[in-house]
Amino acid sequence: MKLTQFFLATIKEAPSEAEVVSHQLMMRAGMIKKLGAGIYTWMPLGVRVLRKVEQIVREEMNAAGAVELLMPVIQPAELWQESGRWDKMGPEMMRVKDRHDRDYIVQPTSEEVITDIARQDIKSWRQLPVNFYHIQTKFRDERRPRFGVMRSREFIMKDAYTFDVDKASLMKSYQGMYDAYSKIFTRLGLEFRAVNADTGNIGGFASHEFQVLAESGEDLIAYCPESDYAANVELAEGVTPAEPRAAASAKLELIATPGQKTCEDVSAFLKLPLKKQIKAMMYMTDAGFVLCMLRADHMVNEVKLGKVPALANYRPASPEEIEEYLGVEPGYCGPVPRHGSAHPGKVIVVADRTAAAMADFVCGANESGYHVAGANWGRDCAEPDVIADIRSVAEGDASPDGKGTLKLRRGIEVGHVFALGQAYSAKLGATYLDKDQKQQVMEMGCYGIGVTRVVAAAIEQNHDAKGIIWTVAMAPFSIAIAAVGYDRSAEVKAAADKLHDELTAIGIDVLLDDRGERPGVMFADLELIGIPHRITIGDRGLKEGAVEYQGRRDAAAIKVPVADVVAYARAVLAD
RNA sequence: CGGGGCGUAGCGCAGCCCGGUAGCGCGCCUGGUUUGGGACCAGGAUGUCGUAGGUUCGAAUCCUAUCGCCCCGACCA
Repeated sequence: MKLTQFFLATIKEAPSEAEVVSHQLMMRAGMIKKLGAGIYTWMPLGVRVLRKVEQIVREEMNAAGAVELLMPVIQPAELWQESGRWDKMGPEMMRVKDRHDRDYIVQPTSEEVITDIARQDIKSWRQLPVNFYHIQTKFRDERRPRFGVMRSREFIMKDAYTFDVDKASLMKSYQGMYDAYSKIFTRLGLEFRAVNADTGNIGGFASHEFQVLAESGEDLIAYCPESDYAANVELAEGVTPAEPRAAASAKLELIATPGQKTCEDVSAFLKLPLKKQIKAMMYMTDAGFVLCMLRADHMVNEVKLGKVPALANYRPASPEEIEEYLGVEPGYCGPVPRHGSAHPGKVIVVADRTAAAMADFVCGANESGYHVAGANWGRDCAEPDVIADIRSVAEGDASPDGKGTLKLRRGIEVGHVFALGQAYSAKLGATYLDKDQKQQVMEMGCYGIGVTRVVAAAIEQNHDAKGIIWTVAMAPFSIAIAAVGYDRSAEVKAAADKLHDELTAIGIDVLLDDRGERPGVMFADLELIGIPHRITIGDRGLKEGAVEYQGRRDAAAIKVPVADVVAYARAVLAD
């Protein structure tokens, strides 16, 4: 491809609305163009990258035994009413009407349609298992689209759906997709982790997210460098401390802490580490007023709270309710009873596993302006009513698999595999006849890759001050030729054209910068758009029969004899 | 949806307080000089000042409404 025949529109300054590097660089490189909030046009350069990603996804899906089909973007409401998601989905699902005033949706995903296909066309156990996938436009009316194509409303997703005879077979299909995803992200050259994920309210029984590690990620994942343990922080287990609770050694004392409301205040005021303190979080739940106790440096995990029976349907308690149940204002609350309560004995104490194992701790005294020190469970207050894992794990915590300590990294979720079970197949009646001629409900799995998001995630992970750095697998062009003086030197033009034709002939995606621009302009553009390899041809080098090669990450160029350059290019691309 | 902010040339911004009929940088066009790390000189084009009302002799500027966009918050590829 010659640059003058292509369409390249780079800009020096990124639009001010672009917050994250991937968005800024995609805009600057002219890969995407915004049409509306969370809606983008993929410009020619961007489409080339998108197609490379799609191709790798397609190859690996096919290799894993999945078959491609293509389901409509616009789907009739009836199917979604049948599955119950017409009501469940809420405003995130885009609804439209046709000329007959009939309801349709713009697909956010395709479980309904694929299950409808399965129930129509699959009748026998002999047809199972089967794995369908498509690469199709999705629309989710996000409450807050942001970060360019990282969280856009319209995006492209590869979604696959498996149908199996039973759970054991489903788990094989699931594992097959898990392995395929690992291959895909490895081929794309991404640093990623497959992490255990929350199965949420759909009620599936296995789920992993594929997270690309990047500082700008919206997810937090915990992993263990000494083992293969990795989980989303919303799920990662905070284990019970190995050391049992120490015996009480200190005397309970009341300490005046006027105006010291936060744990940090108290910690500084008493010159005591946060780890010696317990903090209180108050909630109203179906069971009544709940006082949650955590070590002061730990963070409550709201996903975990929701799973504790005593905290069913919890909401933060109001200051009035706290006053009513504990007889004190927020900031001085604790498990040690002191002042009168309008509901004596009606406070349910839920302690985190770590907090429950502490002795001689500091906490609120349930009296305004006072804390207590040397407090102990069972001596100064009752043992907790419930001990549960209610905090988010922190860096340095013991790994739940007992093989070391956890580290935390931010991640961008680019893929998700989910063993669904019969949630959709039962609702829509996707059944088959087994060997004993009995009707059975199919077991389903669903598997997604955010194709457009993968592009942004790759940039988040691979860029420098000059711009994007693509791997050859994703690059819009594998190699660029910067022809210095293309417009005025017949020798340069001839050499550059010849190299361009030769590389093209052996199937290499080459971009020849034939604009006749000054070298600085060419280099800056080619670096910004991230072409992994560059060959510079100029009069200066040609005089000694050489061109220059420079990798996108290399600090300097090296000379290559003109005669060897095709072989050289082939060699660097093979690495 | 709740809270904050912004809409002026393709992009980045100034002008608004204190009304007087729109400007800067980049980019773009023409000509010339340049040509190995985003060149220089000269000339030039481009604006419903988000939209609609209102106040006023006069509105980018003040008032009202409306639309759009961005940022911070209860979950998705």
